[in-house]
Amino acid sequence: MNAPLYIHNTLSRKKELFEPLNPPFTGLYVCGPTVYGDAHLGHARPAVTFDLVYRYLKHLGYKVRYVRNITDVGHLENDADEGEDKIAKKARLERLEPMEVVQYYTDRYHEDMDQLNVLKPSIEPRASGHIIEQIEMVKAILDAGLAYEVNGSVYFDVQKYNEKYQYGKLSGRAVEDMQAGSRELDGQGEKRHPADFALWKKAAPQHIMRWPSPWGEGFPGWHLECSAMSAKYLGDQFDIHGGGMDLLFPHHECEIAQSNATYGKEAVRYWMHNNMITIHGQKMGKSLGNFITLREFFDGSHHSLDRAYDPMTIRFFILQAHYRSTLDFSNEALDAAEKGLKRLLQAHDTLKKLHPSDTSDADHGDLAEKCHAALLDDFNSPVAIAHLFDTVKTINAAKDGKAKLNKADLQRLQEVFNTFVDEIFGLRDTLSRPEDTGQKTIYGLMDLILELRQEARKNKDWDTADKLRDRLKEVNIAIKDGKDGATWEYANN
RNA sequence: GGUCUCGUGGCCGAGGGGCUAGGCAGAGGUCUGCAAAACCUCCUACAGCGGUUCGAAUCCGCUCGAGACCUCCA
Repeated sequence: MNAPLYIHNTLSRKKELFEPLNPPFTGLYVCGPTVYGDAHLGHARPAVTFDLVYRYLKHLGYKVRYVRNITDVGHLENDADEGEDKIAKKARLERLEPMEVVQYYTDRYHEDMDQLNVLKPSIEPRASGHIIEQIEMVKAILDAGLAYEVNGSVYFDVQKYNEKYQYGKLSGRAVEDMQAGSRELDGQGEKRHPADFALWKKAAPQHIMRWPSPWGEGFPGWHLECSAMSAKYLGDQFDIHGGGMDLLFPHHECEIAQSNATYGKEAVRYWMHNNMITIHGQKMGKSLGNFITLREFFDGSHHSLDRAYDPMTIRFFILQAHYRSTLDFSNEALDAAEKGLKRLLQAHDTLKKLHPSDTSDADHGDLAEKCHAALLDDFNSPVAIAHLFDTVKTINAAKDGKAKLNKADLQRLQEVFNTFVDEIFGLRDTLSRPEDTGQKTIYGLMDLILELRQEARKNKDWDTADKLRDRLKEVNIAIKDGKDGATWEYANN
Protein backbone atom coordinates (compact mmCIF):
# COMPACT_ATOMS: atom_id res chain seq x y z
CA MET A 1 0.00 0.00 0.00
CA ASN A 2 3.01 2.21 0.39
CA ALA A 3 4.03 1.55 -3.16
CA PRO A 4 3.03 4.42 -5.45
CA LEU A 5 0.42 3.20 -7.91
CA TYR A 6 -0.21 5.21 -11.06
CA ILE A 7 -3.53 4.95 -12.84
CA HIS A 8 -4.43 6.46 -16.19
CA ASN A 9 -7.42 8.70 -15.49
CA THR A 10 -9.66 9.20 -18.50
CA LEU A 11 -10.71 12.55 -17.05
CA SER A 12 -7.23 14.03 -17.32
CA ARG A 13 -5.93 11.60 -19.95
CA LYS A 14 -2.85 11.24 -17.83
CA LYS A 15 -1.39 8.78 -15.39
CA GLU A 16 -2.10 9.99 -11.88
CA LEU A 17 -0.84 8.87 -8.51
CA PHE A 18 -3.55 6.79 -6.89
CA GLU A 19 -4.59 8.27 -3.57
CA PRO A 20 -7.76 6.72 -2.19
CA LEU A 21 -10.20 8.84 -0.24
CA ASN A 22 -10.18 6.71 2.89
CA PRO A 23 -7.20 4.38 2.96
CA PRO A 24 -6.89 1.51 3.55
CA PHE A 25 -10.40 1.28 2.14
CA THR A 26 -11.00 1.74 -1.53
CA GLY A 27 -14.07 1.55 -3.72
CA LEU A 28 -14.21 0.14 -7.23
CA TYR A 29 -17.29 0.27 -9.44
CA VAL A 30 -17.41 -1.43 -12.82
CA CYS A 31 -20.23 -1.49 -15.35
CA GLY A 32 -21.33 -5.09 -15.69
CA PRO A 33 -23.28 -6.81 -18.44
CA THR A 34 -26.82 -6.36 -19.66
CA VAL A 35 -28.13 -9.87 -19.28
CA TYR A 36 -30.08 -10.53 -22.44
CA GLY A 37 -27.56 -12.82 -24.14
CA ASP A 38 -24.46 -14.88 -23.53
CA ALA A 39 -21.23 -13.05 -22.74
CA HIS A 40 -18.83 -12.76 -25.64
CA LEU A 41 -15.09 -12.18 -25.82
CA GLY A 42 -15.65 -8.45 -25.50
CA HIS A 43 -17.26 -8.92 -22.10
CA ALA A 44 -14.24 -10.86 -20.93
CA ARG A 45 -12.01 -7.82 -21.38
CA PRO A 46 -13.36 -5.56 -18.63
CA ALA A 47 -14.03 -8.59 -16.45
CA VAL A 48 -10.40 -9.72 -16.63
CA THR A 49 -8.99 -6.19 -16.63
CA PHE A 50 -10.78 -5.13 -13.48
CA ASP A 51 -10.24 -8.53 -11.92
CA LEU A 52 -6.55 -7.71 -12.22
CA VAL A 53 -7.17 -4.28 -10.71
CA TYR A 54 -9.17 -5.84 -7.88
CA ARG A 55 -6.59 -8.53 -7.21
CA TYR A 56 -3.68 -6.14 -7.34
CA LEU A 57 -5.26 -3.53 -5.08
CA LYS A 58 -5.92 -6.29 -2.58
CA HIS A 59 -2.36 -7.49 -2.92
CA LEU A 60 -1.15 -3.99 -2.18
CA GLY A 61 -3.05 -4.17 1.07
CA TYR A 62 -6.18 -2.18 0.29
CA LYS A 63 -9.52 -3.23 1.65
CA VAL A 64 -11.40 -3.16 -1.60
CA ARG A 65 -15.14 -3.03 -2.02
CA TYR A 66 -15.72 -4.08 -5.60
CA VAL A 67 -19.18 -3.38 -7.00
CA ARG A 68 -20.11 -4.70 -10.42
CA ASN A 69 -23.70 -4.35 -11.46
CA ILE A 70 -26.05 -6.52 -13.47
CA THR A 71 -28.19 -4.49 -15.82
CA ASP A 72 -31.58 -6.13 -16.02
CA VAL A 73 -33.71 -3.17 -17.01
CA GLY A 74 -33.50 0.11 -18.77
CA HIS A 75 -31.43 -0.31 -21.88
CA LEU A 76 -33.56 0.59 -24.82
CA GLU A 77 -33.34 -1.07 -28.16
CA ASN A 78 -33.75 2.00 -30.32
CA ASP A 79 -34.74 5.57 -29.93
CA ALA A 80 -36.32 6.68 -26.71
CA ASP A 81 -39.87 7.18 -27.88
CA GLU A 82 -40.32 3.99 -29.82
CA GLY A 83 -37.76 1.85 -28.11
CA GLU A 84 -38.32 -1.32 -26.26
CA ASP A 85 -36.38 -2.64 -23.35
CA LYS A 86 -33.86 -5.24 -24.49
CA ILE A 87 -34.80 -7.70 -21.82
CA ALA A 88 -38.49 -7.11 -22.33
CA LYS A 89 -38.05 -7.76 -26.03
CA LYS A 90 -36.17 -10.98 -25.46
CA ALA A 91 -38.81 -12.05 -22.96
CA ARG A 92 -41.61 -11.34 -25.40
CA LEU A 93 -39.84 -13.20 -28.19
CA GLU A 94 -39.17 -16.21 -26.02
CA ARG A 95 -42.50 -15.99 -24.16
CA LEU A 96 -40.81 -15.79 -20.82
CA GLU A 97 -41.18 -13.65 -17.77
CA PRO A 98 -38.50 -10.92 -18.07
CA MET A 99 -36.95 -12.08 -14.84
CA GLU A 100 -36.61 -15.56 -16.30
CA VAL A 101 -34.45 -14.13 -19.05
CA VAL A 102 -32.46 -12.18 -16.50
CA GLN A 103 -31.93 -15.20 -14.25
CA TYR A 104 -30.94 -17.47 -17.12
CA TYR A 105 -28.28 -15.17 -18.54
CA THR A 106 -27.05 -14.03 -15.15
CA ASP A 107 -26.37 -17.64 -14.21
CA ARG A 108 -24.60 -18.26 -17.46
CA TYR A 109 -22.56 -15.09 -17.06
CA HIS A 110 -21.44 -16.28 -13.64
CA GLU A 111 -20.46 -19.65 -15.04
CA ASP A 112 -18.39 -18.00 -17.75
CA MET A 113 -16.68 -15.72 -15.26
CA ASP A 114 -15.86 -18.68 -13.04
CA GLN A 115 -14.29 -20.39 -16.01
CA LEU A 116 -12.10 -17.34 -16.57
CA ASN A 117 -11.18 -17.41 -12.88
CA VAL A 118 -12.61 -13.93 -12.43
CA LEU A 119 -13.19 -13.28 -8.74
CA LYS A 120 -16.70 -12.45 -7.68
CA PRO A 121 -17.24 -8.80 -6.83
CA SER A 122 -18.03 -7.84 -3.26
CA ILE A 123 -21.50 -6.69 -4.28
CA GLU A 124 -23.32 -7.42 -7.52
CA PRO A 125 -26.41 -5.22 -7.45
CA ARG A 126 -29.21 -5.43 -9.98
CA ALA A 127 -30.87 -2.40 -11.47
CA SER A 128 -34.33 -3.88 -10.96
CA GLY A 129 -33.63 -4.21 -7.26
CA HIS A 130 -32.87 -0.51 -6.93
CA ILE A 131 -35.88 1.17 -8.48
CA ILE A 132 -36.58 3.07 -5.28
CA GLU A 133 -33.07 4.48 -5.12
CA GLN A 134 -33.33 5.52 -8.73
CA ILE A 135 -36.68 7.23 -8.20
CA GLU A 136 -35.18 9.10 -5.24
CA MET A 137 -32.36 10.24 -7.46
CA VAL A 138 -34.76 11.51 -10.11
CA LYS A 139 -36.58 13.45 -7.40
CA ALA A 140 -33.35 14.99 -6.21
CA ILE A 141 -32.39 16.07 -9.70
CA LEU A 142 -35.86 17.55 -10.22
CA ASP A 143 -35.51 19.38 -6.91
CA ALA A 144 -32.18 20.75 -8.05
CA GLY A 145 -33.98 22.17 -11.06
CA LEU A 146 -31.87 20.18 -13.49
CA ALA A 147 -34.60 17.96 -14.88
CA TYR A 148 -38.12 18.42 -16.21
CA GLU A 149 -41.19 16.23 -16.56
CA VAL A 150 -43.09 15.74 -19.78
CA ASN A 151 -46.05 13.37 -20.12
CA GLY A 152 -44.93 11.02 -17.38
CA SER A 153 -41.32 11.01 -18.43
CA VAL A 154 -38.46 12.91 -16.81
CA TYR A 155 -35.53 14.26 -18.77
CA PHE A 156 -32.19 15.60 -17.67
CA ASP A 157 -31.74 19.24 -18.64
CA VAL A 158 -28.24 19.20 -20.13
CA GLN A 159 -28.20 22.87 -21.12
CA LYS A 160 -29.13 24.05 -17.69
CA TYR A 161 -26.67 21.66 -16.10
CA ASN A 162 -24.01 22.98 -18.42
CA GLU A 163 -24.38 26.49 -17.01
CA LYS A 164 -22.89 25.39 -13.73
CA TYR A 165 -21.03 22.21 -14.63
CA GLN A 166 -19.32 21.02 -17.72
CA TYR A 167 -21.21 18.37 -19.64
CA GLY A 168 -18.84 16.48 -21.93
CA LYS A 169 -15.69 16.82 -19.89
CA LEU A 170 -15.01 13.10 -19.82
CA SER A 171 -15.46 12.41 -23.50
CA GLY A 172 -14.12 15.75 -24.70
CA ARG A 173 -17.29 17.09 -26.22
CA ALA A 174 -19.06 20.39 -26.20
CA VAL A 175 -22.83 20.57 -25.84
CA GLU A 176 -23.08 22.88 -28.86
CA ASP A 177 -21.45 20.24 -31.06
CA MET A 178 -23.91 17.61 -30.05
CA GLN A 179 -26.85 19.05 -31.92
CA ALA A 180 -25.35 18.21 -35.27
CA GLY A 181 -24.95 14.56 -34.45
CA SER A 182 -28.39 14.20 -32.98
CA ARG A 183 -30.16 15.95 -35.78
CA GLU A 184 -31.23 12.89 -37.67
CA LEU A 185 -32.92 11.19 -34.77
CA ASP A 186 -36.68 11.20 -34.63
CA GLY A 187 -38.91 11.34 -31.62
CA GLN A 188 -37.02 14.06 -29.84
CA GLY A 189 -40.30 15.84 -29.38
CA GLU A 190 -40.43 15.71 -25.63
CA LYS A 191 -36.88 16.83 -25.11
CA ARG A 192 -35.94 20.46 -24.86
CA HIS A 193 -32.50 19.81 -26.24
CA PRO A 194 -31.20 16.90 -28.32
CA ALA A 195 -28.50 16.18 -25.74
CA ASP A 196 -31.05 15.75 -22.94
CA PHE A 197 -31.45 12.18 -21.78
CA ALA A 198 -34.17 10.26 -19.97
CA LEU A 199 -34.07 9.74 -16.24
CA TRP A 200 -37.47 8.10 -16.15
CA LYS A 201 -39.56 6.87 -19.04
CA LYS A 202 -43.29 6.45 -19.12
CA ALA A 203 -44.18 2.86 -20.00
CA ALA A 204 -46.25 2.32 -23.11
CA PRO A 205 -49.32 0.09 -22.54
CA GLN A 206 -47.63 -2.98 -24.04
CA HIS A 207 -44.42 -2.47 -22.08
CA ILE A 208 -43.99 -5.41 -19.72
CA MET A 209 -41.32 -4.05 -17.39
CA ARG A 210 -42.89 -1.23 -15.37
CA TRP A 211 -42.90 0.26 -11.90
CA PRO A 212 -45.08 2.87 -10.21
CA SER A 213 -43.51 6.27 -9.64
CA PRO A 214 -44.53 9.84 -8.81
CA TRP A 215 -44.77 10.41 -12.58
CA GLY A 216 -46.87 7.36 -13.37
CA GLU A 217 -45.96 3.83 -14.40
CA GLY A 218 -42.64 3.58 -16.10
CA PHE A 219 -39.06 2.46 -15.88
CA PRO A 220 -35.74 4.13 -15.09
CA GLY A 221 -33.55 5.72 -17.73
CA TRP A 222 -30.51 4.12 -19.27
CA HIS A 223 -27.79 5.65 -17.14
CA LEU A 224 -29.38 6.08 -13.78
CA GLU A 225 -28.72 2.69 -12.22
CA CYS A 226 -24.95 3.08 -12.05
CA SER A 227 -25.19 6.49 -10.39
CA ALA A 228 -27.74 5.28 -7.87
CA MET A 229 -26.07 1.99 -7.01
CA SER A 230 -22.52 3.28 -6.84
CA ALA A 231 -23.67 6.00 -4.46
CA LYS A 232 -25.58 3.51 -2.34
CA TYR A 233 -22.71 1.08 -1.87
CA LEU A 234 -19.61 3.22 -2.28
CA GLY A 235 -20.80 6.62 -1.18
CA ASP A 236 -21.44 9.80 -3.13
CA GLN A 237 -17.71 10.01 -3.70
CA PHE A 238 -15.55 6.99 -4.43
CA ASP A 239 -12.21 6.06 -5.93
CA ILE A 240 -12.34 4.12 -9.17
CA HIS A 241 -15.02 3.67 -11.81
CA GLY A 242 -14.25 1.32 -14.67
CA GLY A 243 -15.85 0.09 -17.84
CA GLY A 244 -15.38 -0.31 -21.57
CA MET A 245 -14.35 2.64 -23.69
CA ASP A 246 -17.60 2.39 -25.60
CA LEU A 247 -19.43 3.42 -22.46
CA LEU A 248 -17.51 6.66 -22.20
CA PHE A 249 -20.17 8.52 -24.07
CA PRO A 250 -22.95 8.88 -23.34
CA HIS A 251 -23.20 6.45 -20.41
CA HIS A 252 -20.41 7.68 -18.17
CA GLU A 253 -20.86 11.28 -19.17
CA CYS A 254 -24.45 11.03 -18.01
CA GLU A 255 -23.41 9.37 -14.79
CA ILE A 256 -21.16 12.30 -14.01
CA ALA A 257 -23.98 14.72 -14.72
CA GLN A 258 -26.47 12.80 -12.58
CA SER A 259 -24.13 12.59 -9.62
CA ASN A 260 -23.19 16.25 -9.82
CA ALA A 261 -26.83 17.22 -10.12
CA THR A 262 -27.77 15.09 -7.13
CA TYR A 263 -24.86 15.62 -4.75
CA GLY A 264 -23.28 18.77 -6.07
CA LYS A 265 -19.90 17.10 -6.38
CA GLU A 266 -17.86 14.76 -8.50
CA ALA A 267 -18.61 11.18 -7.58
CA VAL A 268 -15.68 9.48 -9.27
CA ARG A 269 -12.03 10.30 -8.74
CA TYR A 270 -10.38 7.93 -11.22
CA TRP A 271 -12.09 6.84 -14.42
CA MET A 272 -10.58 3.77 -16.05
CA HIS A 273 -11.57 2.50 -19.48
CA ASN A 274 -10.50 -0.71 -21.13
CA ASN A 275 -10.13 -0.72 -24.90
CA MET A 276 -12.04 -2.94 -27.29
CA ILE A 277 -11.32 -6.38 -28.63
CA THR A 278 -11.30 -6.37 -32.40
CA ILE A 279 -11.77 -9.04 -35.00
CA HIS A 280 -10.15 -8.39 -38.38
CA GLY A 281 -9.39 -4.91 -37.09
CA GLN A 282 -13.02 -4.14 -36.30
CA LYS A 283 -14.66 -3.89 -32.94
CA MET A 284 -16.29 -7.08 -31.74
CA GLY A 285 -19.75 -6.09 -30.66
CA LYS A 286 -23.34 -7.07 -30.41
CA SER A 287 -24.63 -4.54 -32.86
CA LEU A 288 -22.14 -5.59 -35.51
CA GLY A 289 -23.01 -9.25 -35.06
CA ASN A 290 -19.35 -10.23 -35.28
CA PHE A 291 -18.99 -11.52 -31.77
CA ILE A 292 -17.96 -14.94 -30.54
CA THR A 293 -19.38 -15.97 -27.19
CA LEU A 294 -17.13 -17.28 -24.46
CA ARG A 295 -18.96 -20.59 -24.55
CA GLU A 296 -18.18 -20.90 -28.22
CA PHE A 297 -14.52 -20.35 -27.42
CA PHE A 298 -14.60 -22.96 -24.73
CA ASP A 299 -16.14 -25.63 -26.96
CA GLY A 300 -14.84 -24.44 -30.32
CA SER A 301 -18.31 -24.41 -31.86
CA HIS A 302 -18.12 -21.06 -33.66
CA HIS A 303 -17.43 -21.35 -37.38
CA SER A 304 -14.51 -18.95 -37.35
CA LEU A 305 -12.67 -20.87 -34.64
CA ASP A 306 -10.18 -23.57 -35.63
CA ARG A 307 -10.73 -25.38 -32.35
CA ALA A 308 -11.73 -24.94 -28.72
CA TYR A 309 -9.67 -22.72 -26.45
CA ASP A 310 -9.17 -23.15 -22.75
CA PRO A 311 -10.59 -20.34 -20.60
CA MET A 312 -7.13 -19.72 -19.21
CA THR A 313 -5.86 -19.14 -22.74
CA ILE A 314 -8.49 -16.43 -23.14
CA ARG A 315 -7.49 -14.91 -19.82
CA PHE A 316 -3.80 -14.96 -20.67
CA PHE A 317 -4.50 -13.57 -24.14
CA ILE A 318 -6.17 -10.57 -22.52
CA LEU A 319 -3.46 -10.10 -19.90
CA GLN A 320 -0.74 -10.16 -22.55
CA ALA A 321 -1.99 -6.85 -23.92
CA HIS A 322 -2.24 -3.62 -22.00
CA TYR A 323 -5.85 -2.87 -21.10
CA ARG A 324 -5.89 0.49 -22.90
CA SER A 325 -4.79 -0.99 -26.24
CA THR A 326 -7.08 -2.62 -28.73
CA LEU A 327 -6.55 -6.34 -28.88
CA ASP A 328 -7.03 -8.14 -32.16
CA PHE A 329 -8.46 -11.62 -32.03
CA SER A 330 -7.36 -14.37 -34.39
CA ASN A 331 -6.84 -18.10 -34.12
CA GLU A 332 -3.12 -17.57 -34.57
CA ALA A 333 -2.99 -15.06 -31.73
CA LEU A 334 -4.81 -17.47 -29.43
CA ASP A 335 -2.57 -20.36 -30.46
CA ALA A 336 0.43 -18.23 -29.59
CA ALA A 337 -1.10 -17.25 -26.27
CA GLU A 338 -1.84 -20.85 -25.42
CA LYS A 339 1.70 -22.00 -26.12
CA GLY A 340 3.17 -19.13 -24.17
CA LEU A 341 0.88 -19.78 -21.23
CA LYS A 342 1.77 -23.44 -21.26
CA ARG A 343 5.44 -22.58 -21.12
CA LEU A 344 4.88 -20.21 -18.23
CA LEU A 345 2.79 -22.68 -16.25
CA GLN A 346 5.19 -25.54 -16.85
CA ALA A 347 8.05 -23.44 -15.58
CA HIS A 348 5.92 -22.59 -12.55
CA ASP A 349 5.44 -26.30 -11.97
CA THR A 350 9.12 -27.06 -12.56
CA LEU A 351 10.04 -24.45 -10.02
CA LYS A 352 8.19 -26.36 -7.33
CA LYS A 353 10.15 -29.54 -8.02
CA LEU A 354 13.59 -28.09 -8.54
CA HIS A 355 16.40 -29.13 -6.19
CA PRO A 356 18.54 -26.25 -4.96
CA SER A 357 22.20 -25.95 -5.86
CA ASP A 358 24.85 -24.75 -3.46
CA THR A 359 25.35 -21.58 -5.40
CA SER A 360 23.51 -19.38 -7.85
CA ASP A 361 25.18 -18.17 -10.99
CA ALA A 362 22.96 -15.16 -11.38
CA ASP A 363 21.05 -12.76 -9.20
CA HIS A 364 17.31 -13.12 -9.34
CA GLY A 365 16.43 -10.89 -6.46
CA ASP A 366 14.91 -8.11 -8.51
CA LEU A 367 12.24 -10.10 -10.36
CA ALA A 368 9.50 -9.18 -7.92
CA GLU A 369 10.55 -5.57 -8.05
CA LYS A 370 10.41 -5.50 -11.83
CA CYS A 371 7.00 -7.13 -11.93
CA HIS A 372 5.66 -4.73 -9.33
CA ALA A 373 7.12 -1.75 -11.16
CA ALA A 374 5.21 -2.83 -14.26
CA LEU A 375 1.89 -3.23 -12.47
CA LEU A 376 2.31 -0.06 -10.46
CA ASP A 377 2.61 1.73 -13.80
CA ASP A 378 -1.06 1.61 -14.78
CA PHE A 379 -1.40 -2.16 -14.46
CA ASN A 380 1.04 -3.03 -17.22
CA SER A 381 0.53 -6.77 -17.17
CA PRO A 382 2.28 -7.52 -20.49
CA VAL A 383 5.53 -6.08 -19.22
CA ALA A 384 5.27 -8.01 -15.95
CA ILE A 385 4.62 -11.18 -17.93
CA ALA A 386 7.66 -10.49 -20.09
CA HIS A 387 9.79 -10.36 -16.94
CA LEU A 388 8.38 -13.70 -15.86
CA PHE A 389 9.27 -15.18 -19.23
CA ASP A 390 12.84 -14.02 -18.82
CA THR A 391 12.95 -16.11 -15.67
CA VAL A 392 11.35 -19.09 -17.38
CA LYS A 393 14.56 -19.49 -19.34
CA THR A 394 16.58 -19.64 -16.14
CA ILE A 395 14.20 -22.14 -14.58
CA ASN A 396 14.35 -24.45 -17.58
CA ALA A 397 18.11 -24.15 -17.72
CA ALA A 398 18.27 -25.10 -14.05
CA LYS A 399 16.09 -28.12 -14.77
CA ASP A 400 18.58 -29.22 -17.43
CA GLY A 401 21.44 -28.64 -15.05
CA LYS A 402 22.73 -25.77 -17.16
CA ALA A 403 22.09 -23.08 -14.57
CA LYS A 404 22.32 -22.99 -10.83
CA LEU A 405 19.83 -21.73 -8.29
CA ASN A 406 20.56 -21.85 -4.60
CA LYS A 407 17.97 -22.37 -1.94
CA ALA A 408 17.36 -18.69 -1.29
CA ASP A 409 16.95 -17.84 -4.97
CA LEU A 410 14.74 -20.83 -5.54
CA GLN A 411 12.51 -19.83 -2.67
CA ARG A 412 12.36 -16.25 -3.84
CA LEU A 413 11.40 -17.27 -7.37
CA GLN A 414 8.77 -19.63 -6.07
CA GLU A 415 7.27 -16.81 -4.08
CA VAL A 416 7.27 -14.46 -7.05
CA PHE A 417 5.59 -17.02 -9.27
CA ASN A 418 3.03 -17.86 -6.62
CA THR A 419 2.28 -14.20 -6.13
CA PHE A 420 2.10 -13.11 -9.73
CA VAL A 421 1.01 -16.16 -11.69
CA ASP A 422 -1.51 -17.49 -9.18
CA GLU A 423 -2.60 -14.65 -6.97
CA ILE A 424 -2.41 -11.55 -9.16
CA PHE A 425 -2.82 -12.87 -12.70
CA GLY A 426 -5.14 -15.65 -11.60
CA LEU A 427 -3.71 -18.16 -14.04
CA ARG A 428 -4.81 -21.63 -13.07
CA ASP A 429 -2.96 -24.63 -14.39
CA THR A 430 -5.92 -26.19 -16.15
CA LEU A 431 -4.01 -26.77 -19.36
CA SER A 432 -1.96 -29.68 -18.18
CA ARG A 433 -4.22 -30.86 -15.38
CA PRO A 434 -7.93 -30.68 -16.05
CA GLU A 435 -9.99 -30.96 -12.91
CA ASP A 436 -11.30 -34.38 -13.79
CA THR A 437 -13.14 -36.41 -11.23
CA GLY A 438 -11.10 -39.35 -12.41
CA GLN A 439 -7.90 -37.41 -12.14
CA LYS A 440 -6.41 -39.54 -9.41
CA THR A 441 -7.11 -42.69 -11.36
CA ILE A 442 -5.51 -41.32 -14.44
CA TYR A 443 -2.43 -40.24 -12.55
CA GLY A 444 -2.13 -43.66 -11.00
CA LEU A 445 -2.55 -45.40 -14.35
CA MET A 446 0.00 -43.14 -15.92
CA ASP A 447 2.53 -43.89 -13.21
CA LEU A 448 2.11 -47.57 -13.90
CA ILE A 449 2.34 -47.20 -17.66
CA LEU A 450 5.46 -45.07 -17.42
CA GLU A 451 7.03 -47.61 -15.11
CA LEU A 452 6.35 -50.45 -17.52
CA ARG A 453 7.62 -48.41 -20.39
CA GLN A 454 10.75 -47.58 -18.47
CA GLU A 455 11.42 -51.29 -18.05
CA ALA A 456 10.89 -51.89 -21.72
CA ARG A 457 13.36 -49.15 -22.53
CA LYS A 458 15.83 -50.62 -20.10
CA ASN A 459 15.61 -53.88 -22.03
CA LYS A 460 15.91 -51.97 -25.29
CA ASP A 461 12.47 -53.23 -26.21
CA TRP A 462 11.80 -50.22 -28.38
CA ASP A 463 8.77 -51.76 -30.04
CA THR A 464 6.91 -51.87 -26.74
CA ALA A 465 8.15 -48.45 -25.65
CA ASP A 466 7.09 -46.84 -28.89
CA LYS A 467 3.80 -48.64 -28.96
CA LEU A 468 2.92 -47.31 -25.52
CA ARG A 469 3.84 -43.80 -26.52
CA ASP A 470 1.99 -43.95 -29.84
CA ARG A 471 -1.16 -45.41 -28.36
CA LEU A 472 -1.21 -42.83 -25.60
CA LYS A 473 -0.78 -40.14 -28.21
CA GLU A 474 -4.01 -41.36 -29.78
CA VAL A 475 -5.86 -40.56 -26.58
CA ASN A 476 -4.13 -37.18 -26.36
CA ILE A 477 -1.49 -38.00 -23.83
CA ALA A 478 2.05 -37.04 -24.73
CA ILE A 479 5.09 -38.77 -23.25
CA LYS A 480 8.33 -36.89 -22.88
CA ASP A 481 11.55 -38.69 -22.04
CA GLY A 482 13.93 -36.71 -19.93
CA LYS A 483 17.12 -37.34 -18.05
CA ASP A 484 15.37 -38.18 -14.81
CA GLY A 485 12.70 -40.39 -16.30
CA ALA A 486 9.64 -39.70 -18.39
CA THR A 487 6.83 -37.24 -17.82
CA TRP A 488 3.43 -36.99 -19.42
CA GLU A 489 0.87 -34.32 -20.18
CA TYR A 490 -2.35 -33.81 -22.02
CA ALA A 491 -1.76 -32.88 -25.63
CA ASN A 492 -4.21 -30.52 -27.23
CA ASN A 493 -3.73 -31.52 -30.81
C1' G B 1 -19.23 16.25 -40.66
C1' G B 2 -17.56 16.68 -35.17
C1' U B 3 -14.46 14.49 -31.05
C1' C B 4 -10.56 11.09 -30.21
C1' U B 5 -7.19 6.98 -30.72
C1' C B 6 -3.73 4.15 -33.34
C1' G B 7 -0.25 2.58 -37.45
C1' U B 8 6.19 -1.46 -34.38
C1' G B 9 9.97 -7.31 -37.49
C1' G B 10 6.20 -13.40 -40.85
C1' C B 11 2.07 -12.98 -36.74
C1' C B 12 0.48 -11.11 -31.69
C1' G B 13 2.02 -7.46 -28.76
C1' A B 14 5.30 -3.85 -24.92
C1' G B 15 8.10 0.55 -24.92
C1' G B 16 8.05 5.75 -26.03
C1' G B 17 14.39 11.30 -27.56
C1' G B 18 20.49 7.83 -27.00
C1' C B 19 20.59 1.82 -23.09
C1' U B 20 18.09 -2.83 -29.66
C1' A B 21 10.77 -6.00 -24.18
C1' G B 22 8.32 -10.59 -24.40
C1' G B 23 5.40 -14.49 -26.76
C1' C B 24 4.37 -17.36 -31.29
C1' A B 25 6.27 -18.90 -36.00
C1' G B 26 10.98 -19.78 -38.96
C1' A B 27 16.51 -21.30 -39.63
C1' G B 28 20.87 -23.67 -37.53
C1' G B 29 22.92 -26.28 -33.34
C1' U B 30 23.21 -29.16 -28.37
C1' C B 31 20.86 -33.21 -25.93
C1' U B 32 18.43 -37.97 -27.23
C1' G B 33 17.56 -45.30 -29.34
C1' C B 34 13.76 -42.43 -32.08
C1' A B 35 10.30 -38.52 -30.95
C1' A B 36 8.80 -34.49 -28.06
C1' A B 37 10.36 -30.94 -24.70
C1' A B 38 14.21 -27.93 -23.09
C1' C B 39 18.60 -25.04 -23.89
C1' C B 40 22.04 -22.05 -27.19
C1' U B 41 22.60 -19.08 -31.66
C1' C B 42 20.39 -16.40 -35.82
C1' C B 43 16.24 -13.35 -38.05
C1' U B 44 17.42 -6.02 -35.15
C1' A B 45 11.28 -3.57 -36.82
C1' C B 46 8.90 1.03 -35.61
C1' A B 47 3.35 3.77 -42.36
C1' G B 48 5.43 7.89 -45.71
C1' C B 49 7.49 12.82 -46.17
C1' G B 50 9.37 17.09 -43.86
C1' G B 51 11.02 19.65 -39.26
C1' U B 52 13.14 20.26 -33.99
C1' U B 53 17.72 18.03 -31.86
C1' C B 54 24.53 16.40 -31.19
C1' G B 55 20.93 12.27 -31.66
C1' A B 56 13.78 10.40 -33.21
C1' A B 57 10.55 4.46 -33.59
C1' U B 58 9.85 7.97 -29.45
C1' C B 59 8.63 15.31 -29.93
C1' C B 60 6.14 18.77 -33.90
C1' G B 61 3.72 19.36 -38.82
C1' C B 62 1.69 17.33 -43.12
C1' U B 63 0.20 13.01 -46.14
C1' C B 64 -1.63 8.14 -46.46
C1' G B 65 -4.06 4.10 -43.88
C1' A B 66 -7.02 1.73 -39.88
C1' G B 67 -10.31 2.13 -35.90
C1' A B 68 -13.55 4.07 -31.83
C1' C B 69 -17.38 7.41 -30.13
C1' C B 70 -21.27 10.96 -31.71
C1' U B 71 -27.83 5.50 -31.32
C1' C B 72 -27.79 0.21 -27.75
C1' C B 73 -22.92 -1.87 -27.10
C1' A B 74 -17.74 -4.33 -22.53
